[in-house]
Amino acid sequence: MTNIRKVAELAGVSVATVSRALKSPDIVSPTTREKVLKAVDQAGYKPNLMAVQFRSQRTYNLVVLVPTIANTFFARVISGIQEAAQERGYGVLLCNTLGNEAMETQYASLVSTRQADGVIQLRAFNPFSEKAFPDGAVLPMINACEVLDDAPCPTVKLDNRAAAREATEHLISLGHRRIGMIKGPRRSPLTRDRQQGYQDALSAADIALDECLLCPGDFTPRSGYQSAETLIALAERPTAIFCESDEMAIGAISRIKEAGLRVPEDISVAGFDDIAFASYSAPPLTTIAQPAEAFGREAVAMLIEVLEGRQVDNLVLPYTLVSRASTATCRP
Amino acid sequence: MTNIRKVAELAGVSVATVSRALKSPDIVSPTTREKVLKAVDQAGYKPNLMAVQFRSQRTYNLVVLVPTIANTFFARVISGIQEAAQERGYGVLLCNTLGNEAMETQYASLVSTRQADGVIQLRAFNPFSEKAFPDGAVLPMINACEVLDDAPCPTVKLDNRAAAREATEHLISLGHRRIGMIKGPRRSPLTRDRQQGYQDALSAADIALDECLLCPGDFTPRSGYQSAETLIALAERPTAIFCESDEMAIGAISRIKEAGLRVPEDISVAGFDDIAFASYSAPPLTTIAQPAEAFGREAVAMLIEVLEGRQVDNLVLPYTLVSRASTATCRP
DNA sequence: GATGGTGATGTAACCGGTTACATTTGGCTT
DNA sequence: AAGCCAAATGTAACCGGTTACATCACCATC
Repeated sequence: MTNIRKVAELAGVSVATVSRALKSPDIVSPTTREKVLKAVDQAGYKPNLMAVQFRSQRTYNLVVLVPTIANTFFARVISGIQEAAQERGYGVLLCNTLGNEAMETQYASLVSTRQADGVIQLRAFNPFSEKAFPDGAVLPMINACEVLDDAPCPTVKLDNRAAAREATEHLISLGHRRIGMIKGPRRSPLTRDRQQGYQDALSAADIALDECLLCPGDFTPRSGYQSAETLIALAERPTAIFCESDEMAIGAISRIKEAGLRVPEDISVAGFDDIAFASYSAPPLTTIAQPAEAFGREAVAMLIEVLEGRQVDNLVLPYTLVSRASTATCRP
Repeated sequence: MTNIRKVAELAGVSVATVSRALKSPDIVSPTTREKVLKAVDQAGYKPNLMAVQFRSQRTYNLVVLVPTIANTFFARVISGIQEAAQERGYGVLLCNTLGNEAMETQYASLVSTRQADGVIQLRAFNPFSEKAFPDGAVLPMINACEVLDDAPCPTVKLDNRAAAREATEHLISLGHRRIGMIKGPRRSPLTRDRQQGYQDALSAADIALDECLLCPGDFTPRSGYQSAETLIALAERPTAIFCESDEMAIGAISRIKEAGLRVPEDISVAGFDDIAFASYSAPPLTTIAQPAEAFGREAVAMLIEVLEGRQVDNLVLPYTLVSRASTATCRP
């Protein structure tokens, strides 16, 4: 293996000079620089970055804690993270946690064992553990997408309450008054905020909340399918359903059609996220578009700010209501 | 920052003893071990893994080169990789290459600069560059899913030709004789093999190949949508379409319905991959199921074998034809 | 009692860069 | 010619573990 000492020998200079010729070319004489570069080329020298990292105590790796990559929305966020990290010379250590808190804590400790410099957490959980940082050091972290109320770190999120309200108002404006909702995981702040927005819209339109219309879900198509089954079996069937994710909306539509009902003629369906398939579902999905890649890019930018010791402010990204064919005027 | 020397001081032993007490507890006396563990606990000592890695010249990181995480199939493969790597104490450095060869080569060089131990490449391209390994060293790599014919490394793949043949035979057995095909990227061996399988089935059934029925695609829903447009506009319209990915099949179905045609009554559609949405599309998709997670798991297992200097054989994983509602008997 | 062996522990080199500090060189001023 | 300063380069410590080798204590054997 070629190392800096071999190059130094080859060029007839000291290792320090080689290091300087490569890192700060302006402080060595042109002649020496030339000699060194020739030797580097001849030896096929590549600096051992493990040594560089070890010396500088920076890994230039970021840990990303993601509940499931299989979720299309998160896949887009990760694309954004990867792109931004790469541009800034950072690597991305991917950790699929399946929402397992022990695993999240374990992965976060990659930072305390110096395998990574910081963490981007895409779920509302603080993976900090006193055992990992007994000296009370703070875990450099950004919480994105699904955000803790009392996050111990900077956050990037959407105004989920306002977005859900807008989606629900869209359905109300089409004449719907009996609107089902398929929710996200029970303890997620996302679920709570979106349900709040749903209720805000109902209140504003003087529609009483009917608990029967609130169904559980976990963002997967399967859960959307199952909850739609419950909703269409109700004595007084809803004329519209607002789903907290597109994946659940697609599952719901599948079940509605299986029951011989039509979307949107019999039941309108709205989703959340605007994943790639939203445009290609049958019918194309009305949904709230989230800037998924931007979440990733911003989280990386913020984390690097934190790593470099600067202050950063929380960020709220914009959403858009995208109206497609899965919602239509209520025809009772 | 606590390091091994602090712990040694605290325990009143040498650094070597601390190291041994932690790594090979059986070669230090029970009394000393006790003392060391107490000191470790008291100091909140966590070994600096950068130092360990630097010393051992192993990073315990694997690079994964993936064309797009946004592709649901790859997301599943990555889940498998992540899970298997984690179990074996390896981290996963994710690289979204967008099929850019320069980027793939650059990321593969993470190995030559010692930021990772090996590479899992999910695309048919050899990212080896002489510049990265001037001494002629071999890049520890596994090529999975989309595999080079002359791969310079072990491979894990599907028998794509046989799978495509089986899918096409399924359509033929339903009475279809005019079967369109929406292909993958032009230069991919996947595309070539699947087209071969398609032609094998046609030949066996004495159906002449009609070049008009072969349409380009790139595995995205959008390309499926566009190519379906071409196919349904043909003077002699196909009664069935075989798509080389589920994502394209979903795009194709969307376009077919937009044209006022029904699936499968007017046109049967079959896909490839069996992504999660395949069961929830309208109608549910007939497709070839690939063991996506297994690709990831096997690739990791093989790469670690290679890293540990053992020989490994190429692997071919099994597929299954899953028959759902998007294909039906041909009714001309 | 001397010798040898074994188990436990200490000492210090080592991995491959970076960089503070020391040294050398050369040009310029007085 | 002596003195001084700046630029260029060399020397060696350092990051934090691991481990080959040295050392030491202790016991068994002859």
